[in-house]
Amino acid sequence: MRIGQLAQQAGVDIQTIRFYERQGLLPPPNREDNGYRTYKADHADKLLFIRRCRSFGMSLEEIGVLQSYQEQPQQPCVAINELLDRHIAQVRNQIASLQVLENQLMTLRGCCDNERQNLDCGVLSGLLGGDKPFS
Amino acid sequence: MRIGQLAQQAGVDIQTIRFYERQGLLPPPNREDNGYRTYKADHADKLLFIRRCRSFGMSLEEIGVLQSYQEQPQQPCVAINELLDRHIAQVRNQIASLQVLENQLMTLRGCCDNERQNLDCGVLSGLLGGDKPFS
DNA sequence: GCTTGACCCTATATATACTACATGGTTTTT
DNA sequence: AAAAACCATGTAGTATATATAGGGTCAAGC
Repeated sequence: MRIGQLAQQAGVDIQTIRFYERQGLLPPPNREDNGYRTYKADHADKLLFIRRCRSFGMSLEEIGVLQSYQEQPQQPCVAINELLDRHIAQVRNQIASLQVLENQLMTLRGCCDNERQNLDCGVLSGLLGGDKPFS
Repeated sequence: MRIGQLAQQAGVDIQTIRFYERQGLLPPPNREDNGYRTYKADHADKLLFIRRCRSFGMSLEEIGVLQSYQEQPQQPCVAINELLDRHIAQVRNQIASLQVLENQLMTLRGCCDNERQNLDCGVLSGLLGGDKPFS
């Protein structure tokens, strides 16, 4: 399988595959005489693993760590679960921060009725910080 | 006021101030004979405006747009409010995406009891995609 | 007068996860 | 044989800073 076929199969850009190879997440494939990369099913599996982890919001670094766990089948899987727990905690922190932010933005939004000049806009005043609507 | 003083006053890194200047968000200040930047209160105000917008999660590009509105005091402020509304919508989308992600991660987390070898880890299996726990 | 330390300058590299482009070689199709 | 499609490398761009290298300036103390 050449790179274009692998890319299409996995729904990934060709550049992305080469990028993962440079990052050490995909092992360097064999090359044809002309220098073209040739992939086997194993590469496709690894690529799908990466994409699946990415769809869960994991960083490439975290994915690399997971790969190293995969290569140690006998080790206890506590480390994997801890990695996932940390990731979940991180996602929850992000959500919480964004919810705080949303509230602040709503308060700010409530400072203007949309019918003024920029000079008197409550939103702009709020951003300028003269009269702070936030505690 | 020199750059270090401004930085301390605003709680910002010196590099960040120079960065904002390069990005066109802070006007180039006057220079002393030795080339040192000298700032006035106006610059401090503009810097605080930027930081306040940043704390609301706005991009530097959005901040630049807001600055241009500021310079047109007579214009109706609808545009400002629309910018804010778009930003709020974006934040809400982010929250929604992250909540979906959190649920998926929790489901994945439920696939393992933490007491196995990596080989049999339910989380790792889930990530490998053999048996899909997600609809 | 000279050193030390604090401050300032520019330019470049780093981080993330890709994407896009320039330039050129190879294969496949028409 | 020519054209389209594919592949290769290397570089640069995205966003928002932070960090580092290598150097100039200035005030105080010895």
